[in-house]
Amino acid sequence: MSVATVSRALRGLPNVAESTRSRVLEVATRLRYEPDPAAARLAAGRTHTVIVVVPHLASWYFSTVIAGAEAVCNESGYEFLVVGVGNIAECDRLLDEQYRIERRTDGVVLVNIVATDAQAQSLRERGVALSTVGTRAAGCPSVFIDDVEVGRLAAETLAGLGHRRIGLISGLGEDPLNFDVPKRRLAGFTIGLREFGLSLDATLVVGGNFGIDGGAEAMAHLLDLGEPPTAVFAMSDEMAFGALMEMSRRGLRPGVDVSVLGVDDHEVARVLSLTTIRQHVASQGAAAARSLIAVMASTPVSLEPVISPIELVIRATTGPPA
Amino acid sequence: MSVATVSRALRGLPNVAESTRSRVLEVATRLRYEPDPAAARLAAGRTHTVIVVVPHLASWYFSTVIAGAEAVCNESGYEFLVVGVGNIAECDRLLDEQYRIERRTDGVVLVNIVATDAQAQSLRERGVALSTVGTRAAGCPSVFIDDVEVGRLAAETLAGLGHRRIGLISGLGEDPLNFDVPKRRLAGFTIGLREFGLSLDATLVVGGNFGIDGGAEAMAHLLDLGEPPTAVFAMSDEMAFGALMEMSRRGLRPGVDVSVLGVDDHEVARVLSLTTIRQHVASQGAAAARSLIAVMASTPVSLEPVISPIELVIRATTGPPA
DNA sequence: ATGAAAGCGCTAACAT
DNA sequence: ATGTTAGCGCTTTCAT
Repeated sequence: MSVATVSRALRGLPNVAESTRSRVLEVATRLRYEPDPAAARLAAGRTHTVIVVVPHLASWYFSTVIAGAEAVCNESGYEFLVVGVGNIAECDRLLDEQYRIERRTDGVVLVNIVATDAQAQSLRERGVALSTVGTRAAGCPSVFIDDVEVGRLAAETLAGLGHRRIGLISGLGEDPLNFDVPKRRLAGFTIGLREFGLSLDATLVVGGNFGIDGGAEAMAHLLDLGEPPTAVFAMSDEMAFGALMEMSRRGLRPGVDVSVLGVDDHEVARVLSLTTIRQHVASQGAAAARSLIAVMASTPVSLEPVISPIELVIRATTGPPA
Repeated sequence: MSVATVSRALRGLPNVAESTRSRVLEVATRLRYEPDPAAARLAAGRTHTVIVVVPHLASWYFSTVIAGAEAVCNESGYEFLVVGVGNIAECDRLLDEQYRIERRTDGVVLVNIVATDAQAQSLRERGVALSTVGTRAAGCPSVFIDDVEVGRLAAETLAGLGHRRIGLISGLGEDPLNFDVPKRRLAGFTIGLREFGLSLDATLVVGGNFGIDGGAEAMAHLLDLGEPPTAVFAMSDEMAFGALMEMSRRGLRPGVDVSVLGVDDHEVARVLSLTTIRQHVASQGAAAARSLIAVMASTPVSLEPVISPIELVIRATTGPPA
């Protein structure tokens, strides 16, 4: 039997007699044979590899997206490469110097990373499939939440409780990476305020960098204001955690002295009884991976963005103003 | 100029004239040339890839180890593959069916995964370097903390505050994966108790599965006891979070009604004012990656395990018994 | 349905 | 110090 037949049999191609295929499969199992991936990709030009690009590897949001995507890739037999781009320079380097990745991967999942149309198109031209989580990019499947609605719902929730001075801990910080999300949540927040006849008070908007410390510092700033807010919307649970930490440092009671509302439903949110706007992070990662695999397999895929649902989870850190 | 010279120049091999090398480098940059990794690994037999194996991708501990290792690998130009093995069956499959990974990677980092001597040796024979975090494996570099000391320090801390009935939320659960760490911490805990003339009360030992829910359930069980403990040592911060959640559900005050002590110094620990035994997780991941890279480069590496330091961080969830 | 053979783009051994 | 050449182990035409 020739190598070609074996190759065909193993890969499930047509034009192989069933009897031949089963014989090949049987022997392959017995011999523990498995094709050399490097040789396969050299000959076929496909790497069977997915690269996931995230801004920070250790944060809850990103590691959860990764977990969702990894499960799908592993199951589908794709190798799963992770790249962390700490800052926007690294990120642009990755997206611009595509000759460095085009031979390493068949597809890229961008998580909360903004790619220009040119970058997205250039990837496509080089035969690299693309899929995004948290942002959208030209001509590729994407999954994200309605961030405008997140902001609006936050404002509605807090203003609905009677709050009039509502602080905002935004993600805008030094790091301009993934600056899109905060912008959209801010826009929605403003809309939500308007529904209650309120308008955004720029002095109550503080950058928080999406981390615990950033949230704490932002909260400290807000509480030091002459007229501090009675409620605070943090654009992520981790920043909300920081806000809560700062409050406990000052002996303030969440939901009583100051209300705090987060976004994500981080697994620790319920420990802190944090009221939050839940999103389903792992399933977004999984969805992105599935879309990507479909694109790589040339299966028709909807380029309509998938809007992942959000839901308000009311716990104990929100209440009417004192 | 021949391809061989170019190859040598690009890879920094000796026997290339400086003038030649710089000319090659200049042209390569201009042409954005970069060697095809698949062809290189097919010809040279080296993949320039590292695989990190973790039991759960989304938990804080593992994603932090991953972040530490990824930074080192990326910097050293190694591709960074992540594999999650949800249960012991998958894990054994990975370690036993090595023919499936030997052509995909030059090295494996095992994070809190126990490999038998046979598995470790077999990997080495197949030319796959090995390095471990959290456990040790035969004949390869490893980094971990002194888990016996962790247990002992925990007992000392709580008994030293005057506690006599000390509960233990262990990691032993349904999942027998990484069963080594809980065992060692338990041993140390017993030793520590003995230093205070106490002995381990088996009714106060509950399995917690290393997650928040597991910790909460374990705490519920302990608090429902006829004589509940006045202090609880949780073998991870995440389980301690669960314990705190259960306490707050019952209106119990941490550090006053019941003391809680964790392990890790998870980034959220300070938000909850959790007293904990800190370990440096990212640096362990980085150290393991560095050792692995050294082994792959045939640099002499110490096989003496690196004992990563731990330190008690006293916050507010511990205090003398009521 | 199967086989033969030509590469894929490198690296490494050998020759110069 | 540089060039020549034989593969690495597959996939894929093309022929049968």
